[in-house]
Amino acid sequence: MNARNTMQKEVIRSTLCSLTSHPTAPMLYELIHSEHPSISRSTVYRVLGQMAEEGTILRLGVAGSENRYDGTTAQHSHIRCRVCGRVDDLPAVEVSPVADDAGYSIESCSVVYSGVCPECRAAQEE
Amino acid sequence: MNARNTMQKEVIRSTLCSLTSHPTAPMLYELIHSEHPSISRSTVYRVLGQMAEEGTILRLGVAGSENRYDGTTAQHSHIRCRVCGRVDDLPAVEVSPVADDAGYSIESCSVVYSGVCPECRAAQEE
DNA sequence: TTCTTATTAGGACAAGTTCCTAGTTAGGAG
DNA sequence: CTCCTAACTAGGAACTTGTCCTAATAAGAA
Repeated sequence: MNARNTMQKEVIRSTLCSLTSHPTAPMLYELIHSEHPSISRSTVYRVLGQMAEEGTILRLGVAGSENRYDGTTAQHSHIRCRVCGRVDDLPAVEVSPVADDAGYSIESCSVVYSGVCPECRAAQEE
Repeated sequence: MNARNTMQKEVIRSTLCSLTSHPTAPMLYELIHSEHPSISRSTVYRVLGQMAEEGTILRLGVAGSENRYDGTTAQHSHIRCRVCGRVDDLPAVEVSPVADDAGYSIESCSVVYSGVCPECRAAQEE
């Protein structure tokens, strides 16, 4: 049950890491598929899922019905534009410990801000 | 362009507010539809979207391909079970101010924890 | 090289959500 | 109270996102 190194995995990993945006799976698939037409949709989804599972990349549940992926796993927070949906990085913030864990075993914590990005703000003010 | 008060909006709003869970749109639709068979799916989705837009209710982008809604807009955080997907409330936590806002105008901030709920933990340990 | 088995392509399928249209109705004007 | 109009709705089609299945392929150990 040893993982194998395949061309597909390498393409998916390097494509994601080359982006500073936080693409959704369909975005990433479009990009990859346009350069490597032979790579299938199911492979992109499966590999993204695997990498998120093993912690190589980050899967962001930010908002809407979209999964976004992040190639950098270092601790940081995110901000999502309420208007255009784009997601940017923000530096890590400190979160005070929770008083009550409701019986859960807490494994991770994500902080997502919501606001309006510079471009959408400029577009609104004219 | 004035909003109108309709029976449908009232049913949707009160049904959501009567729940302490954080239903997804399909869950809410099922519940509403079972009691008011004439209310259509598109109305539920449209009204939920409108209310989230105007801030009457909260739309949680937690993870997975699911939108969950929260009838209480008071400040609090959420925790989502990695295994079963259920979402519970946690008390509000303090978040240190961001050093850099990336040019955004920040409007809100949500803190979502991930972990395993008591039930799923018990199920795992047998 | 050979063999085992993880992986893949491709498409079917499923779930969640949005869009479209004809018909309905809230609520202000008369 | 009645009329009128634009906001709203029901119903379903269409679309998007994500998962599952199967036969074919290929990584990597022997």
